[in-house]
Amino acid sequence: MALFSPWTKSKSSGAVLQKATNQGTRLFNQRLVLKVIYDSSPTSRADVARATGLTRTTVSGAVEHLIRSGLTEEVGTGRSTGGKAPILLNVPDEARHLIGVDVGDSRVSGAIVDLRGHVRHESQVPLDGRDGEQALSRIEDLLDRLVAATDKPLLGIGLGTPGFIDTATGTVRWAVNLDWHDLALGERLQKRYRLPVYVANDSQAAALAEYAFGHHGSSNLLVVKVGEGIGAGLVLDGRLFQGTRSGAGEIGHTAVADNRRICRCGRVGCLETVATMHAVLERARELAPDAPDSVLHGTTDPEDITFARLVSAFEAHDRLAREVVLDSAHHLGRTIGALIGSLDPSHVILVGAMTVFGDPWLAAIRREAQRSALTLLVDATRVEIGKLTPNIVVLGSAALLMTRELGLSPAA
Amino acid sequence: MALFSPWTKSKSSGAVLQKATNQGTRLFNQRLVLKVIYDSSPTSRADVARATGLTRTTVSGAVEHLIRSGLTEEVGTGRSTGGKAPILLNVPDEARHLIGVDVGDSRVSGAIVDLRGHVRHESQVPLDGRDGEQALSRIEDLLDRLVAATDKPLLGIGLGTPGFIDTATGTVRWAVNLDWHDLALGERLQKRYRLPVYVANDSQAAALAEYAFGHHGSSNLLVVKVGEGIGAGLVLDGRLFQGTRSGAGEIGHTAVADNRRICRCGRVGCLETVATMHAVLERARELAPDAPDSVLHGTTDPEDITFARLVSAFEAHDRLAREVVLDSAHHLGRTIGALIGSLDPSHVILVGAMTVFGDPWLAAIRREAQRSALTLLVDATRVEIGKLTPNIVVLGSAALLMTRELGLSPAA
DNA sequence: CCCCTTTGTCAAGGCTATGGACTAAGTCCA
DNA sequence: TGGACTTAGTCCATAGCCTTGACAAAGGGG
Repeated sequence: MALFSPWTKSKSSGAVLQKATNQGTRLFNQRLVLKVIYDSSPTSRADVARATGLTRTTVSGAVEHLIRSGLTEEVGTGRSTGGKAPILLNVPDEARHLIGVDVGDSRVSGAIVDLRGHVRHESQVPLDGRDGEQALSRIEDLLDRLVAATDKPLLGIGLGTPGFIDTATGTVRWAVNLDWHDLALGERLQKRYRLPVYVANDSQAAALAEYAFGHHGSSNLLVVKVGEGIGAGLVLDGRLFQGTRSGAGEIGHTAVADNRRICRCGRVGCLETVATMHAVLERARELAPDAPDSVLHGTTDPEDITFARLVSAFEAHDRLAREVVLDSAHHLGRTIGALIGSLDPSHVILVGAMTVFGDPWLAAIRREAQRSALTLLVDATRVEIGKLTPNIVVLGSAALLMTRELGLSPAA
Repeated sequence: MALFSPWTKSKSSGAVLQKATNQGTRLFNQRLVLKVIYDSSPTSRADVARATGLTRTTVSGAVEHLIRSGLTEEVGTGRSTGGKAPILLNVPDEARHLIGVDVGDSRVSGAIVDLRGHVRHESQVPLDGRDGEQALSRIEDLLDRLVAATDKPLLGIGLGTPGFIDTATGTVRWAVNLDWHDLALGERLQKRYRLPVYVANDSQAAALAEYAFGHHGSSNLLVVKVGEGIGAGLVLDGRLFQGTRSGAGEIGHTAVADNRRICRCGRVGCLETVATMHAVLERARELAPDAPDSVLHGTTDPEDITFARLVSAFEAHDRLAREVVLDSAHHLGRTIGALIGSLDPSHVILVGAMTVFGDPWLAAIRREAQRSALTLLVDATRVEIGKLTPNIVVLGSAALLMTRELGLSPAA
């Protein structure tokens, strides 16, 4: 009894191109009315009519349908401005439940989320290094639990996973860590749960989360996820951009450094060889023996220098830790500067584990970005650390689902 | 008697959001039918119905309207496949005339173009270093001549000009060379000629030209214009992307080099300091005195080394010329690699004066791009020199007009 | 020559938005 | 307190668009 159709239905029509119909008009206006109510609730039918240009009659019809489907409710009356007091309308937070899933490196996190991005229920399952069919099976276990834990109408499922993902077809083209190739993940889960399913790259999901729930008021933003790897999600003109082969935002392997480090992609000089958690840790381990003034100095086994220790040292203003981390930020800043010059976004949001290095790290990124692109553009672009952690991918997957299924993009 | 509305009309409605109406449905389907006929002409009403999913009845209605407006004509009958022979339909090349204008550094070029991108009439006017109101006046002179030279229904005017251009409002935000700031160029010309007017950045116009007339069969392509300056135009998912402040594609000022050259933007190390015509020429002049084996050696006045001489030397395999040009290509290749990694386009098309250096230059760009981003992506991306020169900006401006006004994007 | 297929048109019907009239329910002012 | 006025929401007739099914036109094939 979904209000709007998932991507599979579009295949049923033999025609390649999309035509317009009267029903399409109705659907469009219904989504429009829902969006206006959602964005400016509480509001009245008359206000919605003014905002959309539709007649009060048409709005009333759409609202009637929305109320029947539970997506809208009447919540008392508002103040009169000289005439009959308006009946206020609202989209109940829990009119639908959304399931969002974050397929991470070591575990799968999932949550039940409401239409405003509030997490209602959380659950996780470790991956224990499993991949292929076994990893998929664990994801299904998690989904089973989440579906069972829902007590509201379920809108569908959204997943964020590393790799090259074709969101239009729900296909995982290539996910190294999970050993998935051309896996029709969306179709498979849709058949199992009989719900709309959307799949996106994890960085892209993060971008959608910031777009939907970050309250940036922008329709052009880049989210750069820096942790074990580096990837970006691009929301351009209010739409997720994935590129021709789902590879948009794969900035981790941009050549930036003149070092000779071999990247997991097989080439040298990649951004990932200098700016990931692993990279800074390696660098610290390399330099520690020659840095007697550092708290990281004097360990016999390099493995003793953990990421947590590096963070502590950094926060204690340890010279070596600062140097290593800020040098990585330098390279990241140059790449981000190039991105700003190419795409002129209004926001660049940094997320991922490396954001623990906080303001000094951010400042170094900003400084170098400033040196790397037109001042006019860089100065006008807000480079910030995201505030949605650690659920950002879960929220983004849910946002993808909500946007595609209901046409809602909360903070656009 | 335009079939579809230009951007100004959208202001007349008080509502902010766009509603759907029955008339909107009709308009949409009419554009759809026109597009199908345009793309696969000659074709029949029945074929259009099959391609769109509309009924034959609806298609007939739309075609009737299109024939009345001259945008479609019946051109005989096709072969029967066992029943009545279909009446073939076509969009006449000259159903409308388009005016495209390229506001260059030293002159303004304009042309009358038909719906297939054939240039029917050309005209130019020198700028003689004029800017501001005087430059605008020259453009109007050119337009007056072009409008007078048209003998077919005129669809409108498209302009490509350097600078930051907001195409949505037809405003020139900032054009250094012409000394234009926040100039409502579109509005002004629209009032003067009472025709739809669209304005875009020149690199963006070039991108639209390649998209529309380049027959690449792609909806994600980047056009990089390398001449006096360096700029890119981005067509992403079939739409021109301009960024938040119309600054998307301003890659000329990406930091790439460790040199100390001061760029016109005030910073150092910009791509434009190493890869433009001016930059390679300067570099050749610098190195010539120390290169006795070069044909460029031994000139007393550096000014004697012209761009034309550099090109000759390059083509004659002069070592110095090769080194200078291919070194510039190296930096360009790295930037293009980064773009490919960020945006995963299917094509990167190089245009502008620097393309005279041809295949060796292109090969150097490709080689470095390959080293600068994921092999998977770079190998799948076609990096080529455009074939639409020298009219590419004129054609792109016309393509912008045609796309926005008729919904046609010829080679999508 | 007859049957079948395909094309294009026609008329009836269904769906959606619109516009004016109408009711309900407030404010404002005398 | 009451009447004029304003605003919200609904009702109903109408217009516009697409669809459905029927039908004529026109061609192929045995």
